[in-house]
Amino acid sequence: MGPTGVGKTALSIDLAKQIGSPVISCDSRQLYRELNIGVARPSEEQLRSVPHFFIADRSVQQGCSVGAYEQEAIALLDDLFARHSTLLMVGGSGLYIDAVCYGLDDMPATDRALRETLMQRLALEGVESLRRELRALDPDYYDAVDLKNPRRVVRALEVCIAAGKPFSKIRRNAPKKRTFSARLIVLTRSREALYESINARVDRMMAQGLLEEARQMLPYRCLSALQTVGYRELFRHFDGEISLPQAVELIKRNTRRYAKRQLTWMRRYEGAAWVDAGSAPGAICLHLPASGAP
RNA sequence: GGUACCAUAGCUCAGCUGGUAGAGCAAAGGACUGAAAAUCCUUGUGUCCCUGGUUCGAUUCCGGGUGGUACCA
Repeated sequence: MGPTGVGKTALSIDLAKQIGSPVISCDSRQLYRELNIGVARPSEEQLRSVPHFFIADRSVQQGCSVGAYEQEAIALLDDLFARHSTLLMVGGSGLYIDAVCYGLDDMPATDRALRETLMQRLALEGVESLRRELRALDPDYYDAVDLKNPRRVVRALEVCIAAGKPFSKIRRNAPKKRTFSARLIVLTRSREALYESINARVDRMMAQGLLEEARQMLPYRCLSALQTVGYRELFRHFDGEISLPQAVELIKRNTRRYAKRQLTWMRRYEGAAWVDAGSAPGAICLHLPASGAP
């Protein structure tokens, strides 16, 4: 894992070849076949050189959720471990990494209509009204949540209502037993070098045709898959709200901020090995166990 | 060469008549259980260009440097 733009893709191909593993992607945006340039999907050549999973295998309209990803990924791993002792998973989506390594608590299915109702109430009545309801339905979680974050409040309410019991009784934070052990490696670079790499990559994306790719996505702009850096800013440009150069600057800034958030997330993995992206790939491989033991 | 104006945070700038400074942006730190490239919280970053002088006290007033900009030659 590592922040966006640190160089995970190129390294993952090398490592996968060395250990004879496919690349299992753990990226919440590269899942979609319509998103290519803007999400820095591996090149056709890279995809051909090693088998990949979870890359461009569904549509933005179908969507995905961490829960669905967890199930699919675990099923895939069970299958692959029959033939491989060690597998390589690569990506920067922190919650997805958690889902695979530790599992998410089983939650009831919630329907779209319920969320839409709650979102409408949020817009009409404000968070305060939803907070009051949450306090009534789940006082424990009410004390623990970030009450200023409407997403958290809405989701908790949604689960409370769908399950008919408090969200905090379901969200146990209980790690699931896995049949494998995970070894976490965080690829990193100096902040300065990382930001330079990000800025340069955004320019490259624009040169490759990100503008057109985003234009194709305009009809789908409301889908969660399109709540993505690189697309949202260009949608604003299409709306006439900001100029193209402004949009490009915002894409750079928002990508930098995203990378920073990823690093914050990754710092909490105790025991993860932090490896400078400048190091030779071989140096990382030397420390990988041949047997797949922890 | 002359004249005028300017020099304060990484950037753009504010700072009334003297009491060592504050906005926006950028940035930094943090949170996170099915929207997570999402969403949310917190925080400042200082030889006030240098040097003399006046003053109890100068970022502020005065002189001289240096650098920049504009205009005139």
